[in-house]
Order: sequence, then structure tokens, then C-alpha cells
Amino acid sequence: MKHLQTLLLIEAVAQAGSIRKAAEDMNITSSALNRRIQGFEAEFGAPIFERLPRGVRLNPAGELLIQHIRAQSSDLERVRAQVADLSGIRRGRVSISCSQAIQPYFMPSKIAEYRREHPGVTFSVNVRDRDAAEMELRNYNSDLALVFEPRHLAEFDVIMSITQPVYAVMERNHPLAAKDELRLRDCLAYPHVVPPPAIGIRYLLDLAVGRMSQKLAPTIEAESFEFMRHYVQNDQAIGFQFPIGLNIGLDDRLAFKPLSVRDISPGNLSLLQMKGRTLPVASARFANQLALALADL
Amino acid sequence: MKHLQTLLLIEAVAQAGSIRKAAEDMNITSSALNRRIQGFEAEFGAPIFERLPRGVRLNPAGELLIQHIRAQSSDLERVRAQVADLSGIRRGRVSISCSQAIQPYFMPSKIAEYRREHPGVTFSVNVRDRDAAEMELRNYNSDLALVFEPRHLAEFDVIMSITQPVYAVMERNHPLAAKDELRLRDCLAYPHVVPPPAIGIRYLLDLAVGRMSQKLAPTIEAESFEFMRHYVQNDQAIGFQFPIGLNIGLDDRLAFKPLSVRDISPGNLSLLQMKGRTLPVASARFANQLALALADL
DNA sequence: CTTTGCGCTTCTCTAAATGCAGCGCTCTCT
DNA sequence: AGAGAGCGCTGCATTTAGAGAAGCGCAAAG
Repeated sequence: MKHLQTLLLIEAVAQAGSIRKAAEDMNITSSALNRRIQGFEAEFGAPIFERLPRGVRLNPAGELLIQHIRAQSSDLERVRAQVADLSGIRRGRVSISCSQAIQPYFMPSKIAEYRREHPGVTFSVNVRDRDAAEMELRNYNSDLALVFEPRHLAEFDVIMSITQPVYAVMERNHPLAAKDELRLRDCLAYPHVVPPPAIGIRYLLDLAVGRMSQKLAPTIEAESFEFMRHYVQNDQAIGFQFPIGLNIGLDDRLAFKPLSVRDISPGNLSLLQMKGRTLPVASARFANQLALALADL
Repeated sequence: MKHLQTLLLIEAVAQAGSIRKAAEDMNITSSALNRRIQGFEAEFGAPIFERLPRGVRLNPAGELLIQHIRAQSSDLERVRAQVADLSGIRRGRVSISCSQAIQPYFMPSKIAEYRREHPGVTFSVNVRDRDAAEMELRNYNSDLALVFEPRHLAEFDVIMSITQPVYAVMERNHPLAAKDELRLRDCLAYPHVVPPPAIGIRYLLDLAVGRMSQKLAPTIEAESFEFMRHYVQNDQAIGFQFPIGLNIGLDDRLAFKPLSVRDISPGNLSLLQMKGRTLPVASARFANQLALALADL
């Protein structure tokens, strides 16, 4: 869109950290870009970049402005989607960031279900830890985020929120697999595989272990739940996961047992959007469907 | 702001109902304006105006767009105010629509109080009935609305809400002035002055009278509460007003007596803003102060 | 049946934005 | 210490996007 051109250039400069680099990215000369920025700052009434010897950086005013720019261009997208919607075409793109646990079973089935009704809608799914997911919302890179244990709830609107207990994952004939409910200390007696600290489930584990005035001594710290699933089949090890990330009852090689909520508090799974933002139709509808599905869990 | 030029022109056309008129308003030629609109429609991907023989009118897509334009330019204003704010200057303009009852005593004192701390902030106060006030919010013409009996609460964020009983207003030695609390039917036995149906207090009166399966037979229907105050001194007539619009205890010629809540439900006074909107700093602070003041009533 | 007011088009021109080359500066690396 | 690289910024020639003037066709109003 032509009228956003200058704003997009500003964003590109903020991104690139230098006018010349951004100019190259946007296929114009640095002098033209430079003067557009100066012109904008003049009519805006305040500089928005700090000039550094090696380039430029947004100053606080610029930070405020860039936020406006992102909100604004994403809102224009929303309007266009809505216009397309009222001319009968159901299309659009839903972008969502989610925790790793959501990815293998839950999200694919929900997306498939949605696309059965709205085949024109495309999706962009990113797996992010809770901090990164929130950053995506803030940047308007994602419309939605479905994450465990979000941090800065005040900055976002919570569309839906449920809790899920932590499950232990182990080989089917592991000694602990006989019990219905496990104690955390029993699990920790075996080698255990935990995700890095940025992940929600690790946060809960650290909290719980802290309360027991023990320390977590992870045999293996691994990002990938897929890795964990396979590893526990070898070493009599214990892994941890939320039930939404498990195909309970469908895996004949692994056993999934809930941990006692006395030991470890259940994880809070929240569907978030940027505070006060009006989502594009497609995203809003998908959020709605997700909220219903979560309520049924 | 240059980059909004086209958008503002579109708004002007929507306003004027014709390209030529709008062109005159904006001091350009109609041909230039015409081409800008066509250019915009082309890159937007859909027409936004219906072409009529006597001019143009927004189509549904245009309605959506104009909403975006208003939100967008008011948000840019907010950013600029915030930038000014962080360079230490407290300035800005607070625009508020309010019911008539708010205007004589409450609003002036609250504005004076606010301006004692922030002398750089200016105000724009419009008296509007509840429908018109809501329209002002929707158009982003007002940041805030303080009205009795708002209608479409779902479209707005309610910052604060209180109730106030309806008072009868009469001459000091009116027969009814002796009682502490009045019944509605007693008041209606005298000539009465009521505002037109668009006003909140009239709405409550109509409701109450409807429940009594009587009909309102207003001696005088008058917009102005000022007129009402003076009229009741002549004709042994009864007027109606909320206490926030009365200088109770300071008027030696009039008596103010509450109506029984059994007869007429108290008025709901709500401080509203457009849903999901981030207000400029000055307006947000003033809203905060108003909310506190309302809580103390 | 003329008149009026409208959106839209064509042509010409001007003012604003662009590209090019180069300046002065700071930091880095030899 | 000196050369070089990378940066923001500026003067000047050039391009281009946008503005104005005039006029066409059309439909409702008088």
C-alpha cells in the first residue's frame, strides 16, 4: 500500500539497524531513504532514530512509533480480509505461535477441522517458547499464541485458559508404569529428560523441585519432545509432558502417568492475542474454534 | 501528516457525499481527488464508494475502511501525544461527550481540578444525548463519554459505572417539598416538565410510567434543564433531574426531593470509551480521575 | 427540453522524490 | 599511526508522480 510506504521503510531501517542496509533491502538508494526519514521526523515533530557511528537505532519515540506502525498495517490487513470476506470469498491467513506440546496432535487436527469448512484459509504455525511466542504477538507477527505458562499476561487478552496436569512419560514396562499416579520424588530417582528453562513445563518442574528443596539434576536436557519420547525407551528414563502433547492410549511402547498435583502444579495453557487488537476474521473464527476445543478437553 | 493525506481525502469525500464538494473543501481540484480515489481503490483491490447520479456514498467496504482510517489517525495522535509526554511536556487535548446533567456542576469542577495539575492540557466538552454521545465515540470524535443510560454497551469499554436516583425539582414552598421522599404518582398530579425522549432521564420516566400503566402527559417538553429550573418556580410544576446535575443545599429557591426507587429505577451513569482503544495519555489520566470522583459520589 | 451537477478522461505542466557522486566522520584492523 | 571500511548526510541533475484546466457523457431536476 502506497500510503504506508514511508512507515514500512522506517520499519525496515529499524530492523536493519542502518539506513544504507535498509535501502538496499528495499531497493532504493540510501540518499532517498535518508531524506524520507528526515522528512518524516520533521513533520512528526521529533527524531525517531538515534544516530550512532555505525548506524542508527530507534529512540524511545521511535519505539512508540514502530508499535503504531505494526498495529496499523496489521489492522489494514484485517480490513482487507474483512472486505474480501464480505464479497463472499472466505480467505485469509491465520498465524499462530504455540508451545511444542501443542504441535504434534492438537494443532494439526484443529487446523484440519477448520480448513474443512474454510478451504481458502491458510495457516502459519510457529513453535515458540513462551517468551518468544509473546514477542511474536507484540510484533504482530502472530495473531494468536497458545502457550503453557505465559509470563506477561497483563499485556495480552486471554481468550481462553485451561489447566493440564504434568504427565510422566516412560517405557511401558518401566517399574513406575504400574502405578496410577506418580510422586515427583519417585520420578527423580530415575534418570530424567527435561526441556531447557525457557519451556513452560521446565518452569513448573523447577518450581516444584524448589519447593522440595531439592535440585533438578537432569540426565539430559533436550529441546525436542520427540527426542525425549525415543530416549525414555532406552534408559529406563522419565520424561515429562502435558497430556495435550501425548497420544494417550494410542502408543503401545510408552506409558503416560500423571504426577500428583500435590507435588507439581498443573500447567496453565492460555490462548492469547495482543491486547485490544481486532483480529482478522479468519483468525478470530479460528480462535473461537480453539477456545471451544480447549473447553472440551 | 503526509502519509495519511489520501485517507483524509477519502474521509472528506465520505463526509461531503460528493467528490467535487470534498475537493473544494480540501482545496484541490476534483480531477486530482478523483484520481487519488481511483488509485486507492485500485491498490486496495475493491471499490469503496458507490457511484450515484448525485454523488458518491460509501459502500460496505468503505464503511469498514473509514472506521480503520479514524482509528488509525486517532492512534497516531495518541503516539504523538505520548512522545511529547516523554520529552517532559504534559500537553494534549481531552475530548469528552456528556449528558446534560453532567455539564453545570460536575464537569467544570473536575476539569478545573485536572487543569490545576496539568495546565498544558486543553479540553473539548460536548453535551450530547446518549445516542449522539455513542456516535461521537464511534467516530473517534470524542475520547470519552459520560452519559446516563447508555444503550449499546457491548460496543464500548465501561471504565466506571454508578447509579443515581431520580430527583424531583420544585419550588421551595411547593406542597410536595415537605416530604423526604416522593412517589411518582404524586408528582404526576402536578404539571411536569420533562426532556425529550432521547434523554436518559426521560427514558427512565417512560419506563416507570409504563409500569404504572399510565401515560406521561408532559405539560412541557424541554431540552434545557436550565429552562426547567426556572419554569418550576412559576407554575407549581415538577421537573426531574439527577443529583449530579443539582446544587443540592445551595439553592434557596428550589427544593430537590428523591423519588422512591420503588417507582422509578435509578439512572445508570457510565464513563465509556471506544472498545479496545488506547487513549491518549491526557485522556486516560482524566478518565482515571473521573472514575475516582464518581466512586466518591 | 434545457439546465445543473456529477464522475471521469485527456493533456500539459510543475513540484516533489529519486539517483549519483562525494564529503566528513568514527571505528577497526594492520 | 595510518589506511580502509562503513556510516549519515548533502548538492545537483533527472525522473516521475501528482496537480490543474478543460471538456465529455450521463442522469435527475426544473
